[in-house]
Amino acid sequence: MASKSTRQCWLMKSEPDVYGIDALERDGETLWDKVRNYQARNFMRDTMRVGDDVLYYHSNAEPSGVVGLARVASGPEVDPTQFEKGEYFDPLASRAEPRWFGVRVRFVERFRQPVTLAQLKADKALKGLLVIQRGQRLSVQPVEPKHFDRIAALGRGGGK
DNA sequence: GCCAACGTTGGC
DNA sequence: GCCAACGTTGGC
Repeated sequence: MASKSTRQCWLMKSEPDVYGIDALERDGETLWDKVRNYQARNFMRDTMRVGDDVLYYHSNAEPSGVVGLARVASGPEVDPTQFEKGEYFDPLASRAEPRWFGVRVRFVERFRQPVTLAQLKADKALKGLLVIQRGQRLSVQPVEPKHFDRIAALGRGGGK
């Protein structure tokens, strides 16, 4: 377990057509719900802390890439969609024992230019970044602070 | 516990 | 639209 003073950074994926950074900017803050992957859930439920830095990543986009920054704005909250009829209903979840959790995510800034996946892959300073690894599908992933800072610099137009 | 079948993710 | 990679499910 990380100590309280350790800085934690993350990358969170969303499809722009589903909930892109425009939607987050408009809403200011949103509950990151509908995640149905245990590893991603565990990060949100067990590891994230309020104030953690988040890279906002557009997947299935043209181009895919990091489009801005956000921040973790709450501890874990029960994902209400697990109880609602529809795509995200989970018959094994109960109010007493919910299975799915999310955190609140707050908009911080939108990059002038997205930092594309191709750019991320080409950058030697980003070696080890999970999102550029083949087959990496996790929608919530940890990011090293130095990688976060590098990508933020690229997004703000510097760093080349 | 193994593993084949299936569904999903997401780049291309 | 294709398909590789991965997670989940379920038969045995």
